[in-house]
Amino acid sequence: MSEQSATKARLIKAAKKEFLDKGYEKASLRKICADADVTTGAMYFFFKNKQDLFTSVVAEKAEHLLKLVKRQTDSEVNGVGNSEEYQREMNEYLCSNKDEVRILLDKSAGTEYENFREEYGFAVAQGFFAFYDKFGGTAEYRDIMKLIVRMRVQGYIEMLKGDYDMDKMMKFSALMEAYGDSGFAGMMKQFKGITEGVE
Amino acid sequence: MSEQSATKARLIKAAKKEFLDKGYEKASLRKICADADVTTGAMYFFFKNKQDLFTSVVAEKAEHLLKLVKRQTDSEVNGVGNSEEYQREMNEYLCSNKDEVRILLDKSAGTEYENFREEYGFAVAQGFFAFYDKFGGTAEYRDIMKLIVRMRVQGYIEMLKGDYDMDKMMKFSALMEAYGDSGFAGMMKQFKGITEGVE
Amino acid sequence: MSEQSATKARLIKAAKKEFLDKGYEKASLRKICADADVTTGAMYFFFKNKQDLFTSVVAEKAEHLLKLVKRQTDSEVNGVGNSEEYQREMNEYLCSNKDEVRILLDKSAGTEYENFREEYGFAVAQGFFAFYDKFGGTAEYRDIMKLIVRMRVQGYIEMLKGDYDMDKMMKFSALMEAYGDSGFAGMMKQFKGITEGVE
Amino acid sequence: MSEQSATKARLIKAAKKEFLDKGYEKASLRKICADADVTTGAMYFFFKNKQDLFTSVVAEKAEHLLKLVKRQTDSEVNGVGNSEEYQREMNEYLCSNKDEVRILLDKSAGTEYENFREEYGFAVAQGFFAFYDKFGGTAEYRDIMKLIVRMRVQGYIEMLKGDYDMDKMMKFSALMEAYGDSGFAGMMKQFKGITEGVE
DNA sequence: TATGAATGAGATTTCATTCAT
DNA sequence: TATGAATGAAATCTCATTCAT
Repeated sequence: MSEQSATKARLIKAAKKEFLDKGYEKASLRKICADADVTTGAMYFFFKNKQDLFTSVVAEKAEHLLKLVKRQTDSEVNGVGNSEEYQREMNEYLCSNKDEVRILLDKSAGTEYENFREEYGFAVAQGFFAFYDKFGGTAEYRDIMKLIVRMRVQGYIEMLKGDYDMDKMMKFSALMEAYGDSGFAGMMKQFKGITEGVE
Repeated sequence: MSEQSATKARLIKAAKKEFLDKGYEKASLRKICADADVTTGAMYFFFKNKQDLFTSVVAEKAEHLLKLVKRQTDSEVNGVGNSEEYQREMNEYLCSNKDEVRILLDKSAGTEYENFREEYGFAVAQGFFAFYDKFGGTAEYRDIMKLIVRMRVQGYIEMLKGDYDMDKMMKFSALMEAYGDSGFAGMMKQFKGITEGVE
Repeated sequence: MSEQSATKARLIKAAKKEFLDKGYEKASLRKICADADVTTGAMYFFFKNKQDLFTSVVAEKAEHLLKLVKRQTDSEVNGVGNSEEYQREMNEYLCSNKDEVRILLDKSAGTEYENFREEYGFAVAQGFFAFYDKFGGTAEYRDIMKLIVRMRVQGYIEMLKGDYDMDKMMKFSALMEAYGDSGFAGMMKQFKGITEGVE
Repeated sequence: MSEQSATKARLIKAAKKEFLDKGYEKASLRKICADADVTTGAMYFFFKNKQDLFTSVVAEKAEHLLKLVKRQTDSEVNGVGNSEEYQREMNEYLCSNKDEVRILLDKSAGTEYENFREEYGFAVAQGFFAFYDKFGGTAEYRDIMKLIVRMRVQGYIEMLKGDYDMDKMMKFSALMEAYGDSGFAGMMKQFKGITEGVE
């Protein structure tokens, strides 16, 4: 989006690959620079340090992604806009930015984004929760919710790892939604049973 | 179980902590030795190398865990033994060996156990699959299955991260089972719809 | 020959000394760096690793040396060019590159040049063999030939160790040639006696 | 010869192999102990240190070898005893103690025996020199003598490396003697020419 | 903008040797 | 005699970062 020198672009491209391969902490700046055919000195002109380079790779996508999630959540909760259309847009975005999203969700340990996964999961879960917060009071409920949400985020990650095309991703995310919805319903039945002593 | 010198025990304890904190690759032998108050030379008396130390931390648990999973799977598939009792034993084992299991499932990249997660997931999925392999032929089915299984393994990991007591874990694993079963059923309904063009 | 930074030159000089003193495997990079007044980190800026440093010390000389030997051999075998002049040039080269040649012939165990001694000996022996291959068929002959050639290479090494000037080296190599030629002739007489049962 | 515990014998055997493989300096006491199935502590009961272990491997043979050489030299110089018979005995000894002799001549750098090669060469050369010391006064002569002697020692080393049987060794040493004698004579002719300005 | 050079700490691993028991 | 444990220094190599030009 922002104008970049060719050098900077090459660095970001090489960094993306390296972060995806090894994760932030194991990634080697040397290798990134070598791959980008740029001296380390030059790299430090464009980026303050390793963290800054990482941020440059993912920042825009992170922001945009959260925006999309929130819009969709809003839509589900308040019935504003076309929820299905939003889901499609989200999938499109995931699909065209697989690498960055995978980095954010699975390769960001040690960075300022290491909680992105949690944040994203929380946002995704909002719509979800809206219907069930009658149980929300108990700590137990919150714990099991976290668990479920994290599983679902893992589902997204696995989907991205799969490197599927748009069609497959739409299909899979629909299946995952079905899985999540039915699963949640089934679980809640049992949860009520457990917590209320009712069958 | 096996008798150990105090030093070796201290090393294993420190290693467990460090591997859990940073993962195998980022873990520092220096730090482990310092924490255990042992010189690096002494460490190399007890362990052949970093990998060997890692193995010493997790090997027994890994073996035992796979045995438990397989027994349970067998029980579910062939109706041998008391499946619920087995689940309880498994949970007990997970509960008393949280650290090692989390290391195995989430911190073993770069070691000979880096595929443990997959292996474990596969074993867990066996019982599961038994009922549904009529769809097994399509690549799509296999892909979505992998996805689901990995989500479930992530569920276990999250449960272990939670540091819950035995009671909670029993409750949560029951809920997760309910979630998984209902979810799977719901998803399959849609899957048939998608793949067979039937509603 | 190629332009080098002062640091790199200092490293190569220190390395040459250390390799000559201790041989490749026992040579200490620490000591080389200390002698060159360079941090190990800096050393790794210029050289990929210990082997690369070694190669940088000897590569050019190794290549040139083999070229000279082959030219001389050709000259002896095919009568092309002035063989004596070639010998003089060879000696001159040996004389001005004593250290590197000694390293190549006697201190390169563990490196990619560890067979240089054999290769060099083989090349030297070519001219030699041309006249005597009528005996070449027997395994015994080949064994004794190897032995003789290795002795001669050792002669070169000892000459280099002696740190003689050009004049001495020319004289010595002439003497060694006389020694080798007469010796070989004398030996062959006996060899025929032994192998053919003739006196 | 001296009585040894089985342990000590095992250590010496393992040490011999390791020294032969890697040379004194690169040899690993750990490996020797492991191969001998002996703890390092036990090893240090039998041997003061690495050097002492080395000495225990080679001392007797070194002494005996020098004795044999000196006897032979005496015989050649003073005509005492049967020189040929002595040569045979020497070869027999070399043949039955190949490993130790090779260690002494080629793998002893860094030990108290590192000059054995020189010493041995000098002893071998004595008989040799007796006939030619009319030239002995010049430094040049001494230098070329050293060179020749070292070549011959190298010849022995190569013969030992060859792992030949007694028969072959007798044959080869006879050939080497013929080579040396004829070679020396031929060289001396030229040497006189060079040094006396006579043709 | 960019280079090339350098730093210094840290990584894992191996070593000969010592020592209490 | 022998063991098991421990030491501490040294080995090669990698790292993110800095800086003068």
